[in-house]
Amino acid sequence: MTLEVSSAVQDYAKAIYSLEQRCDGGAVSTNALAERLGVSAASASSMVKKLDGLGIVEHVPYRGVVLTGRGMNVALEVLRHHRLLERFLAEELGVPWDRVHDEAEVLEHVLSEELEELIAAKLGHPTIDPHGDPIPTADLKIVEPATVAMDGLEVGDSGRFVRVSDSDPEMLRYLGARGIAPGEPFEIVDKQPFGGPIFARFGDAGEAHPLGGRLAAAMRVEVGA
Amino acid sequence: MTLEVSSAVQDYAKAIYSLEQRCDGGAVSTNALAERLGVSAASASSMVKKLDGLGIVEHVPYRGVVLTGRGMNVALEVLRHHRLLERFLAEELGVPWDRVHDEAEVLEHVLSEELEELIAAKLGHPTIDPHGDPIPTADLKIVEPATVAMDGLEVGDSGRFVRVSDSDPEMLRYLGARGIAPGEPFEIVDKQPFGGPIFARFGDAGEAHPLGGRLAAAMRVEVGA
DNA sequence: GAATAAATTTAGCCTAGCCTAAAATCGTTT
DNA sequence: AAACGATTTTAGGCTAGGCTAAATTTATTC
Ligand SMILES: [Mn+2]
Ligand SMILES: [Mn+2]
Ligand SMILES: [Mn+2]
Ligand SMILES: [Mn+2]
Repeated sequence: MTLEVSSAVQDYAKAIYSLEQRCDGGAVSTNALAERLGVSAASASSMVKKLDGLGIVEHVPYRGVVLTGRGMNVALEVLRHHRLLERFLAEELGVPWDRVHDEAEVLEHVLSEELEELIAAKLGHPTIDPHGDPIPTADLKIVEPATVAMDGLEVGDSGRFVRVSDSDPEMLRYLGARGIAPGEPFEIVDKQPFGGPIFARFGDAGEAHPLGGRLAAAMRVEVGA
Repeated sequence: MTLEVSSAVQDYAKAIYSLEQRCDGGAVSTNALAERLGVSAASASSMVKKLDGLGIVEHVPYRGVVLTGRGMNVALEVLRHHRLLERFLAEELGVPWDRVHDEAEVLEHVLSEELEELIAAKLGHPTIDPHGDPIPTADLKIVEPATVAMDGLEVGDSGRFVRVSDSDPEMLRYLGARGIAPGEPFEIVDKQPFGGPIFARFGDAGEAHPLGGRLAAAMRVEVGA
């Protein structure tokens, strides 16, 4: 749709997009980018200079980068590939949801526009991936829903579990083994102090599941209702 | 299953395998390899030296290369990926048979063993791809059926059209538009002299199709019956 | 307003694969 | 046997994307 950029550039654009979402407000630091991508800060720095030259980012030396419109399109195109592929692998091929991410991470760079469209059509143009992440539309619009982390909730709060990071397979297996998946309504029934676990009851199931600190922090929810 | 080799090395192994099939008997020349892969002879030459170092080929300078056992495994592994993917794309996603090759050419290098197995299972462990090319088994055995080119046949000969090169989309579209696909029985009803077209009747259809020189040469058939 | 710690950039190096141009080798033909 | 043309290899370079180590800039703290 938009571009002719290498896999590396695509991954940088995607990482910058993701980091811009998190710490909203400002530019993405070279260090954060390097850590995210598992490369040295020096490598990220030199790549950032190239991305600026390509018109993917605006770079202010020592101050970080911001995606340009073009860069945003690159990121959203790859994100669409990634999330459609995750959904396709899970739904059509039965790949477990803790493994779809790594497969999609490489396939995303190699998916033609034609295949993208065929896959989207076959799946009925889905709007979220297996982890609850929104899939950008074919014309690269995306709605990032406002959510809060589950670990901030209190006893009595309820809502819907909508989304969880796709990059920690162990967490996903843990949740999967207990039948907890995005979309489930829940209610907080107990909470231990000092960063202890939070206890949530999902769906109409009887038992409450203890969710430890890191896990509850990774789970994003819609509150209310 | 076998290896950790780059996409480039995989494509070289595949090309050498294919060229060994053709001009049977001996080593594959640097020139043939270069032409096949669309690189300069110098590039092929230096890559050949590296392949020898990797144990993929046996290289006798100025004499050409032969695949080793390891090299054969690399080639067959990639060929299995390629052909399973072509079949998958055609069957599950409806990609037209003249376009599956180019898609598979990149996807083949990025398909995990897990995905390979899931795709094979979903398709019912097929033995041929959409062009009639045999798919190596999971343990990398392949049976290359003995076939002859259709342009060598004479009026009255009959048999089964089994295979056609997947790399010329235009030919494939031509055949596809006429409903001619591998598997069809046929009979030769006419043949023009001096490299002129050969006329074949396929299936139970009434009309005979004229098949020009290059096309008839690309179509491989089993004769008899 | 320095001194120091942290973040960032620069400098210099490496590997994979490609390229062109020049040299070397091979096979054939006189 | 020598010469010629074709094939193959070598020499030297280039780009992408990494790396480490050293400089530089920014932020913080006395
Ligand atoms: Mn990726
Ligand atoms: Mn996901
Ligand atoms: Mn390939
Ligand atoms: Mn094929």
